[in-house]
Amino acid sequence: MGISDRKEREKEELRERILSAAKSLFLEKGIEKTSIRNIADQIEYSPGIIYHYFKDKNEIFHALHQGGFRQLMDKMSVLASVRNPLERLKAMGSIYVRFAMENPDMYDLMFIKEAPIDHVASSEHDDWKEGGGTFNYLRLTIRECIAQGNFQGHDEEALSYLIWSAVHGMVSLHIRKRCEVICSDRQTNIVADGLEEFFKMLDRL
Amino acid sequence: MGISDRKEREKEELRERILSAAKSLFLEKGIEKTSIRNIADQIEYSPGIIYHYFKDKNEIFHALHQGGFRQLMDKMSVLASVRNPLERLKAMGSIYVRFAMENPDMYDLMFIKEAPIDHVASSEHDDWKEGGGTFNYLRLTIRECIAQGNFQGHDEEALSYLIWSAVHGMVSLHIRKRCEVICSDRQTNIVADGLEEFFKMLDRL
DNA sequence: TGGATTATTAAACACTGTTTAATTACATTT
DNA sequence: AAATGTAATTAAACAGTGTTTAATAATCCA
Repeated sequence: MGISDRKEREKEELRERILSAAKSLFLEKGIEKTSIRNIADQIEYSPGIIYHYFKDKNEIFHALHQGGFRQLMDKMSVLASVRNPLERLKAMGSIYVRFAMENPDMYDLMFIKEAPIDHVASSEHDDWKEGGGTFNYLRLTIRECIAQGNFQGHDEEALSYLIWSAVHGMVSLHIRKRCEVICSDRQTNIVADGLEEFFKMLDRL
Repeated sequence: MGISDRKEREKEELRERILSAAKSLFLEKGIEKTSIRNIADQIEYSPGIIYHYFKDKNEIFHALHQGGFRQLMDKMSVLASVRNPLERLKAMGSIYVRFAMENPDMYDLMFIKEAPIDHVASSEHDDWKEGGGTFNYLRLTIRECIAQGNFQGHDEEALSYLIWSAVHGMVSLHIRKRCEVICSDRQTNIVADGLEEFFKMLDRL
């Protein structure tokens, strides 16, 4: 049936249009100030239509947040060329931080906001598989480091979490504007400086 | 004038009643789901009255968030008895993490949410002095550690930020439910385990 | 062309933060 | 004790929100 195929395509197309309208509005105004009516205006449909494509507002932002993980995973792909696991681990940190600084709103959505994760919790698949992929890559890299003799006496799982937490902490304090306590002439570069400091720590471990 | 004194007291009392109603509602329902009308209902006044005591909703939650910093600062006071700066630094981390785990909503308000900090930005005093006090204490402790020979080759300001970030990262990933990527049998204790791992790192630095 | 199905909308519901003008309460002065 | 002025308090409105419902428009199939 070619006709139902076309219908399927058209349906998918509108879904995509909703998503891209939501994304552009979200990036310029934030999640809270992007309303269903805003999105409907942008795509020139009535607000009600959106509920035929998404269960609720959270589901829209959960879909965007999935796209963010694809984006991040993509940036991580260059790491395959880095042989030394410790070097790869540091490169991973740099990529992670750069992604967060260049896409602060997307990072916020992926790792800070409660909205998309609430949707995960209330849906059938209770595992947060989007984040799981990148974390697993981190864990494997750290495993290689340990196998190579680094991080002696450390626990793989807890160390992975700690390392993730350190970079997440730095970028999230910055994104959520808690860095004003830092010495004013250091503020502009504090995230990069903090990361450097972290690399020094990892080297001496 | 005893009468205007009493009026002053009554005004202050109502302000306090608004604040405590806001706090209890906030702690059980979260900031977004606590409405001005909810607060007004609780204190048995009309919604409009609240605007004679607070400029807007953000100002209410900024006041609560200030209370949180007093609470945290208070818990930190036991640190005065710890002589060794490295031990004091670690004890500080423990207190910080415990505070966050025991008062997750208050921690969220203080270090994660954008609402109260938006109020700071839009008010006359653009410095975030509530957070500044505790951070300064961290900085001084680290300065002592460096003076004692610890953390050689590290920069005081950047290291302070990194250490804060590490603990903030761990608790905020937990509070915002991003820990589901962690091996399921490790999840319940992951924050404590991560902190232990961090202490090991600091010891070997 | 008629009937069934689907897509789309308008309208309503129950909320939200905030502002306005009107009202009540009360201390002070006549 | 009555009138006045001031401060506290409220009711009502405004413009917005997410979401659901029933009605309408468009489309496909027999």
